[in-house]
Amino acid sequence: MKLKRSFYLQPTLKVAQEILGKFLVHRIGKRKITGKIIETEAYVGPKDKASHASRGRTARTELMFGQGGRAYVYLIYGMYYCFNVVTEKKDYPAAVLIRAVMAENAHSPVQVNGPGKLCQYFKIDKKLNGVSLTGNVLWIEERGERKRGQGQGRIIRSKRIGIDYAGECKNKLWRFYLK
DNA sequence: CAAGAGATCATCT
DNA sequence: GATGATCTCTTGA
Repeated sequence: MKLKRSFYLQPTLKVAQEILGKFLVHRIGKRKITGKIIETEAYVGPKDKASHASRGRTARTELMFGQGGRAYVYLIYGMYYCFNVVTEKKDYPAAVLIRAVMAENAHSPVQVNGPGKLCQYFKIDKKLNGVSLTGNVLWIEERGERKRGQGQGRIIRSKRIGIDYAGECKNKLWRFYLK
């Protein structure tokens, strides 16, 4: 069950929480790489100093200003890629950073910690920047494993990470993860 | 176990 | 020319 575009047009903080427990899928030819999303961070609005979009609209951040439902991939510290999901409507800069997943290719699940490792595992690179998540290469899907009550109670809120330069904004509880 | 430095480049000033 | 939405390894207590 691939998520539809309308899912990504919801408020970013809601998307960041609801996306937990869903599965990220990257198709490469016949092979599929999948993993359960267990940690996210929200980057919302032009006033969020932690967001790339806070310094205005540029060639790089243009994607964040677009309509939700696309991938925003960029290189950080010269070595690692970060994978974001663009959310909300056109002209409002917002995105959800995927920080960690449970990989299920191995027999026993392996935790993939952090955006850098995540992108290595999923073979995500610059070429996927701007790819639509409603296409057939990279998408997020839901599986029938939500029984009842759905894991809302297992979601932990926390401060965001690695953004000390963002001043006041760094104290916002915009990071979400599953226990 | 906690803390710190290095690797390395696209993007912005 | 400076710097960051990171990770891993090394150092020191």
